[in-house]
Amino acid sequence: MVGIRAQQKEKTRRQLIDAALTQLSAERSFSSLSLREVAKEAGLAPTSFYRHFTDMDELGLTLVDEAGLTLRQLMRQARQRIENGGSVITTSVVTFMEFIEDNGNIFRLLLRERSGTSAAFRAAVSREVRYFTMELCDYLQHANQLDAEVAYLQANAAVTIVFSAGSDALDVDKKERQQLADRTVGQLRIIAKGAHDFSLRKKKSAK
Amino acid sequence: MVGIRAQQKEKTRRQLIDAALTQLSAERSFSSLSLREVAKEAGLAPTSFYRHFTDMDELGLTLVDEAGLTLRQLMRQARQRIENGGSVITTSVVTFMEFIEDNGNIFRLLLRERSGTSAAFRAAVSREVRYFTMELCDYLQHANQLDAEVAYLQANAAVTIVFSAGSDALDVDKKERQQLADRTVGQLRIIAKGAHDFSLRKKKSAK
DNA sequence: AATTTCAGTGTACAAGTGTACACTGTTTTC
DNA sequence: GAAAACAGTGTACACTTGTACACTGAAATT
Repeated sequence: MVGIRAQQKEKTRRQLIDAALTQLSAERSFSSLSLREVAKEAGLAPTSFYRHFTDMDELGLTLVDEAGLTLRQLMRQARQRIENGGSVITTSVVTFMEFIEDNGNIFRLLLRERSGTSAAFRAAVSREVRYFTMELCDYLQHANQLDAEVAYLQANAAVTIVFSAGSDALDVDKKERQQLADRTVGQLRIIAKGAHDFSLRKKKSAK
Repeated sequence: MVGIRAQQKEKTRRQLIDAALTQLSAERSFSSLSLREVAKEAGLAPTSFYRHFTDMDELGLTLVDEAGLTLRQLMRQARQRIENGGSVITTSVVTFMEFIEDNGNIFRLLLRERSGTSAAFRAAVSREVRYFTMELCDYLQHANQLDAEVAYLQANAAVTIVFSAGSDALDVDKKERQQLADRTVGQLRIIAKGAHDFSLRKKKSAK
């Protein structure tokens, strides 16, 4: 049983998180948000903020976790679509581009904090990206029978390329975004082809 | 003939630029710098700042230009080293990693403003990166006789991979940086191999 | 030599920041 | 049912911010 008090507290905590997410945009980074602004948007007195987070950094790390969660949902969705048929590469890119469109501000948060001024933030983001990469690495290794090292190189490169394309996609219109998606698919194919060759060569020379 | 006055003005302008660069670090982004801080570091009264830049944004764009310049020096250096013998890929990666070590803060500036809150900044950075990519694209097309489209895909992917590795390199020690460099070389080879195959296939099917 | 230009100064102010502190009223605990 | 815990409030304070404005003195122009 959760007390009515704990329930209410969780609700206001949620309001703070949502308030921060609402205020994020192309023109507004998390680091430019003030405690007072967030509290105001959440309909709280500034000092109430402290009942939930010790400072803005703690809120920020919570947001990064939230973003990681969204990223995992994305993966699940992509996997499901692939199972229902269709090219792995194209389906993945299309799904990712949809994610960018629907969750632009969450993605922006990850991009920005990845190279931000807080070591803790950078570590948190890089943890999420690493998780993403490892999932892909496993998949490549089993589905394509790749050498473990080559699979990692490919997974890491693919994630980098896709994230970078996502970053570019944030700033362009729908038509250009399509071109971007096509370009990304082409690049992933090149990488897949190269990785396949390298893997074969490695296995041969091992004999 | 430049008057003694114009000379002095240029000198203080330079002081402002250097003051900003000095204050940039892993913990301090350009957007977190205040006009007053920069002026103070340059040994000026806050209001004197306005004699040189209308606001901090203008200073920032100047810094991005400066960073672009440094990037071009980097390219020139890499080309020179390649001419003097050695693998193209390895030499390029090693040169880039040296650049990161010597110009960490300038590189951080580019990384951060690439996904920053100012559209003008993002445009400026993406212009510099595009220039970098185009140079590489030309080189690949001529040196490796690649199909134009494939060469672009490769150049773009390579730059993305190298920049991303540079970003990671900022946060790790020398030993890990070496691993990072090795990984990057491996990825660039995979991409080169894949691009080569795709280019051949395309030329064949064109006949 | 007289006049104008202008880089740099110092003061002043309104706006916004984080947070310490004392408080209120409801929920929880005993 | 009395006492304690605690989410949320309102006031207050010391700082920092950008920039408007009136100024000074040396360089440039006439």
